[in-house]
Order: sequence, then structure tokens, then C-alpha cells
Amino acid sequence: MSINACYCSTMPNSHLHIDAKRDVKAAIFDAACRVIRGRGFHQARVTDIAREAGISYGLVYHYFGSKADLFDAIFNEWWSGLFGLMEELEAQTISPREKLAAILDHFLDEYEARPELVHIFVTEISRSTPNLTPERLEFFKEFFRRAERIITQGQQEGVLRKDMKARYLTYIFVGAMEGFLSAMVLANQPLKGKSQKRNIASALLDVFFNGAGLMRG
Amino acid sequence: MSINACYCSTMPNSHLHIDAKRDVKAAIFDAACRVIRGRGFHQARVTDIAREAGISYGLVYHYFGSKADLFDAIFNEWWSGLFGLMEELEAQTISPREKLAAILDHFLDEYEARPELVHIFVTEISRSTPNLTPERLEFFKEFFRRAERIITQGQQEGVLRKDMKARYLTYIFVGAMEGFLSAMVLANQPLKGKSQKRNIASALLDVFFNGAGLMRG
Amino acid sequence: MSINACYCSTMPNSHLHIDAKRDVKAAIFDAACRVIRGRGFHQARVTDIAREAGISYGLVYHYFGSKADLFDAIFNEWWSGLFGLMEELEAQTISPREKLAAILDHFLDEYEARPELVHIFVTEISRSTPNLTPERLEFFKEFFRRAERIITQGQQEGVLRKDMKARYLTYIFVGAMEGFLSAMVLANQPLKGKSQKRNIASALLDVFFNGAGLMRG
Amino acid sequence: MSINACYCSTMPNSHLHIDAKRDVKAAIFDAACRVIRGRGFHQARVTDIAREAGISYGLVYHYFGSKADLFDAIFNEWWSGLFGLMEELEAQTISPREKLAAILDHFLDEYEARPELVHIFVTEISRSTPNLTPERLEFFKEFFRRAERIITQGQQEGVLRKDMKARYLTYIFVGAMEGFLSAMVLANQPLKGKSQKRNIASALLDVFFNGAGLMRG
DNA sequence: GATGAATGAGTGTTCATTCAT
DNA sequence: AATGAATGAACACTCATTCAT
Repeated sequence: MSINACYCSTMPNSHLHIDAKRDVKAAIFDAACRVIRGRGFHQARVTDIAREAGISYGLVYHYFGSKADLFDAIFNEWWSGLFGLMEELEAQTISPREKLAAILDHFLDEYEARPELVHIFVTEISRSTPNLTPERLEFFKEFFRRAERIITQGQQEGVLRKDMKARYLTYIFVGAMEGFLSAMVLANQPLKGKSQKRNIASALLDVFFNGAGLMRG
Repeated sequence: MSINACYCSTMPNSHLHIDAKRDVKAAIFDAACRVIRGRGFHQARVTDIAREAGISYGLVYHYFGSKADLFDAIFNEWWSGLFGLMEELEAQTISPREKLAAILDHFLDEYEARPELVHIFVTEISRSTPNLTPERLEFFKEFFRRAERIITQGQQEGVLRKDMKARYLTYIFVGAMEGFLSAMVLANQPLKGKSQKRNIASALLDVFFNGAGLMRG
Repeated sequence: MSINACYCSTMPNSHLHIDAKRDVKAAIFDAACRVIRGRGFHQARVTDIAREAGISYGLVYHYFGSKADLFDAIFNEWWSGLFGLMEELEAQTISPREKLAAILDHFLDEYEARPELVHIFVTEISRSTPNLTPERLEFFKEFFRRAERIITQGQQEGVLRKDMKARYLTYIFVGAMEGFLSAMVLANQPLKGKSQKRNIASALLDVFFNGAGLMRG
Repeated sequence: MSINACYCSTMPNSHLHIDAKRDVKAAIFDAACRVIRGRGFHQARVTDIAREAGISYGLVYHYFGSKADLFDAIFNEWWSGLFGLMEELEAQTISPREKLAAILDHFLDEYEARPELVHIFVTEISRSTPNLTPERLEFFKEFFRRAERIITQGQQEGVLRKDMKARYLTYIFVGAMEGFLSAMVLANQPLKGKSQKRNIASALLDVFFNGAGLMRG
């Protein structure tokens, strides 16, 4: 599975309408993120994206073969970032807790830097039935497989409970992380500042490892 | 906010005489659930729903004013079930843990009994941008408010940590529950049997209260 | 090869706009013939066809799945008529000259009765590169094969010269017939009355069998 | 009617110094012939032609004002060749049969030397409704007028039957010639070698003058 | 001369909704 | 109640043409 494709950089870019030629593609990409965030992929019209990007209708098709290709670009942008990190983590010799923390940080950093991308991940990539073709679903399964490997490592190293299936622990950790983010996305709560990110990350990790209860059951 | 509207129950009809009208409506409702589960709301065509229900095209409009009304019916079916339970829980004098367990059981029971409905909740109700009008979003906020009330109660009763915002704990618990379910839904894993449900429910509760770690931090 | 499909009757129909329900398809078919005759298949817009038929845009798609299907219907209408005749002829024990005469009459009768259909045959079916998919080309080859069988029969019965390939004689006869018609079509000359048809048919047959020259070479 | 316009000859350039401009134009012309042969004029995209010619997109518009101009160039290339011959023939004092033979040879020679051009004549020039504007149709009528003059001459000189309209005989001869070629074009049969050309030409002339029948009617 | 990015009008197709029967 | 023919607005995509460089 080719997971590293990165169609298009979305570097911060405050002058969208006076981009040099080479950045038009990025401008379209960013505009697409904003429009799709607001209306969902299927309701996003190519007209809207072109207008948002400040370019003509046909130019979208000059840079992206189709509306679906635009979605694929966003899709790949998300996954390539996440899998890039996870590959790095696998090569490192850090504790499972640090690995989970790194993944958590990645989600939160992305949400701060590119809220549209995370919004789209949460609403269009992660859950939308018509968007989730079997091929795309594979990315998810791969994500869960890799996360489960970390959890299993934790069980083997004696830092995570062995009386629960690694699969369940994975669902719980990933679900909590993604569900937490999703709640913020839906409530339209932006994420700003290091301290807020640190709070959320440590809350999630703390509860996952130590529990939210005061008395051990 | 009128939260108890129930367009169309699929429970066995309690009026003992045959109520054909209600049966046809229920058949359409069920067919809609199946079709929307498979294709997503916006990709589901009225034609498909009618064919799936075994009735004619126009009859859908006889029982449901529009495609959007059909979605509202599903939407309300889900929320009325959940809010019905939560209202009951608020009236009872049981521990927060038991309340969270009851909510968890509700999600799992529904997933076992009506997987389409939960699938639609996870993909179309809970996340789909174009479906989430401000009005519908209110149901979500209400759900979180009520869940947070239980969490807060737990903090006040000394069973949940007070060093974390109730809001965060709520996001973590609800996120984990919904994220767990979502992972099952996407992996197309059915839920069958009491023991599996008990395992999942106790895993989620256990980790939430006691943590997944073996050593206290 | 299924050659007998006949999508749609084009019985003469002078009240196009007040047809009974079952004739709407025929009205669209006829309108399509007129529009395609005038502008060619690729330049014919579905809008034009709908307006010409006096019905709404979408109804075209209710009766024909696509613009291409409309063309297929016309295509099949032409070939089913021609192959229907040729199958009859093959079953009969008449002379090759009579068979060729019957084919000739068929072309001329069709041109008189349904000039649009013949116009489309001449311009869109018989010659248009983009319309002539390999599959459609098969119909042509089949037509030539059957015509050649008649020519070969003539050679065997001693009424046609054997010093020329049957293939060449076939090309000459069919080419002359189709080319003659094509010249009339392009010159926009209608064909009216039995005597004109008889003149043309006998001229073609006479020249083919006896030559146009006064002195034998 | 200006019938001799020749946008772009592909004959080897007679100006001995290198005329790059003319070469590029000829390359575009030839590429257009190949592409239009394969896809038809309306389906041929300027992109395809540029790529086939190995030059950039915009350069096509540097040499030809528009796609329609390109077609006009091909159109004129065909007709100027044919009318050039026919003008020569009119000036000569040869028999009608020799004149018809010369025209026939011209068609066959062209088909051998430039099959694309003849293919386009047969499919796009000679029959395509949307291409045949009234102005372009005039070329056809002129061609038939000139052919008919030869036929009439033949009738007056006593070598062709007078019991048939010259118009009909013209349609038959031209139709047979064009229809024969068309059958070869559609069957994708190339024409190679003098003997094959001689066979076809003599077959057509022989049948036209003497008939294909063995017994005089 | 040469390039190819940029434009936008045009068109096939879909599908929710209406309504006569 | 039940049917499905009829409507037409909406939208993705194509591609000839222009023009700044």
C-alpha cells in the first residue's frame, strides 16, 4: 500500500490570491479543504472551490483530474502525515506510552495547525459511508494494525494490562482520541496554545493509563 | 426542545388491531435504514428505498413528506431512544458508574438489535457535516450536557477525579464509547451474544475508571 | 449477434404532442431522428430532442437510459429492418437479381417513408468514425457478408460474371446503392411516388447487370 | 466559388531553402489528419493534434486560426486535388471513359498515398451532417456537376446509354466509386500495389460500362 | 516563434418532488 | 391508498480559445 503520497503542500499561506504559479495547486487544495469542511464532500461544488480559491472553474481540472482526485489528495495528505509519524515511531526505541503520546500530539498539532484537515478527517474520511471505499478502508485498518502493535508491545513490556484483548484496548485508546477530537470539531472549538494541547493530551493519556476513578476497583 | 418526537417506532405495534398504515410506514423506515447504511444519506436514492421496501415510488412521499423527513425520522428514532433512557436515569438514584454502564449498554444493545440504526448514527448523524444543521447539533450538545452532568455527579460523590475538567472526562468517556463502536461499525463487525457485550462494556468501564496501565503513575 | 432488437416503433404519427402514454417513447424516438438528422448525433443536444418531442428534459432519460441508448435504438431500428428482410430473402427461392431488387426496394421504400432514418444511416451509422465502434462495425460486416452470399449465388447460377471477385461485385453493388442514396440525401432530394422509385431501382439494377455502355467492351 | 485554395500542401517543398514555418504547419496538418481519421473531427481534440504533431498546444493556433480552420485546410486539400484534376481533364480531348478512369485513378492513388485524407473525405467530408454547411455542400454539387458533364458527353458521343438520366448515371458511377472506397475504408483495408489498384479500377469501369451480368437483358 | 496556464460556456446526467389517474 | 410518469434544477466535466511570458 503506497501510503506516503503527498499531493500537495498546504503550508500556511496568507496571500491566497497572489500566489506564484506553482502554488495554484496548493491554493486549490486549501480552498477545497475549507469548502469541504463547511459543506461536506458531496455537497461541496467545484464552483465553490474555484471561487474560494479565487481561480476559474476549469483550472481546478487543470490541476486535479476530478473532484474525487481532490478528495484523494486530501485523503493522502492526512494519511501520509500520520503514517509518516508512525513509521518513525516504529523505528525508535521509546516506550509505548511515549509512542501513544506522540500520536496524540500529532492529532492535536494537526488540529491546531490545519483544523480543516482534521475536520475533514473526522467527518469525511473517518466516517462517511460513501467515501469509505474498500480501498480507502484499508488505510484505516492499517492505522489500527499499527496502533495495536504499540498496545501489544505495552502488554509485553508489562506496562499495559494483559487481561484485555489488545484489540479492545486499541479501540478504546484510538476511539477516545478520535472521539475527543470529534467532539471538539463538532462543537467548533478551536485548539490554541501549548497549554491546552498539553492538558488534553495528558488527560487522555492519564485516563487511559491510570483511569478516571479515584478508588481502584 | 422537543426531543421525544418519535416519527415511527418499529417496535411491535401495541394497538392490537392491524394498523396497515403504520406497518407500511415502518417498512419504509426500515428500508431507509438499510439503504442509508449502505450508501450514506445523500447517496441513498428514494428509488432505492422504495424498491428495498417493496412499495412504489410515490408512496414514500405519502408517508414521509420528503427525503429529509425520512432522515429526521431516523434521527429522532435514535435520539428519542437515547434521551428516553437518560431521562429515566436522571430520575433514578443509582451511582454514576451504573448510569454510565446503562448508557453503554444502551449503545451496545442497539448495535446488536438494530445495527443499521447505530451505523447511521455513527456515520450520518454523529459526523456528517451536511447533515449536522445547527438545529440537529443541539441534540448532540444536549447529549453531552447530560453525560457531563453524570460525570460531575461522579466528581462530587468522590468516585471520579476532580483534577480534570468534567468536560474533558465527558469527551473521553463518550469519545471512547462512540469511537469503539465506530471502529466496530467500520470493520463491519457484528455484535452477537451477551458475553461479547459484557466484555466490551466492562472493558470500557474498567479502563475508564481504573486505567489500562499496570502501574499507577 | 442479436440483430432483431427493435426498441421502438416509428409508425407514422401526426399528433406528436397528444400521444397516449405508451407512445411517448416513440415520440422521443422520432424527435431524436429529426434532430440528429439536422445536426448529427454528437451535435444533437438532449434539450433539442426533448423540445422537439414536446416533453421535458428528464423524460428522455425515463425512456432511454442515455443519449447513446437513443442512438442504439435508431441503430437497431435500421438494422433490424434490413436484416429482417435479408433473412426472409435467404429463406426464399428467388433469383439473385430479385433478391438484390428487394434490398434496393427496401432502401428506397425506407427513404420515402422515413427519410430521417435513412439520412441518419447514411451520415451517422454508415460513415461516422466516432459512432462506428467495433461492435457496431460488425453489423456492417454482417450486411456485406449476406450481400456477398447473394452475389456468389448469382455467380454460381451463371447470371453474374465469374471473372471478378464476389467481394468486388458486392462493393460495387452496395456502394452504388448506398452512394446513390447518399447523393440524394445530401442534395436534400425527397423521394416521392412509385414511378420515381421504380426508375431509380431499375436504373441501378440495369446498370449493374447490363452496364451503362452502349457497346460491349 | 474559390475552389483552388490550398491551405497547406504536404508535397515536398519546392522552395529549396528550408522553410521551417511551412514544415511545422505541414506537421500539424498531417497530425490533424491522423487524429481526425481516428476519432472524427468533433471528437478530435486540439490537445491530441498538438501532441501527435509533437508541438505545444498554443502553436496550433499560431498556424491555424481555429479548429474549424484546420478542417477547412483538410477540406480544401482534398477538393483542390480533385478539382485540379477535373479541370485538367476538361481541357483535354480524351474519351469520357478515359476521364472517368482518370478520376477513379485519382481516388485510388490518393487512398494509397494518403489513406487518412481519403478516410476523412469518406467519413467527415462526404457524409458528416454537422460538417456539411451549405457552403461546403457547394463543393459536392460542383463535383457532381462536373462528373455529370462527362457522363453527358458520353451520352452525346454514343458511348453511354441515353435511356437514363445523366443525373442517375452520375449518381451510380460516383456512388459506386465512393461506396467501394468507403467499404474498404471501413473494413480498414489498405490499398497496396499497382495491380490491386488496376484490378479495382477496371472492375468498377467494366461493370459500369458493360455490366456485371452474363446475359444481356 | 513557442509555451501552457487560465478561462468559462456548453452539455450529459441525476434525482428529489409533484401529480394525474 | 397506491402508482409511476413527468418535471426541471443542479452539477461534474470537457475543451476550444485566449494571452501573458
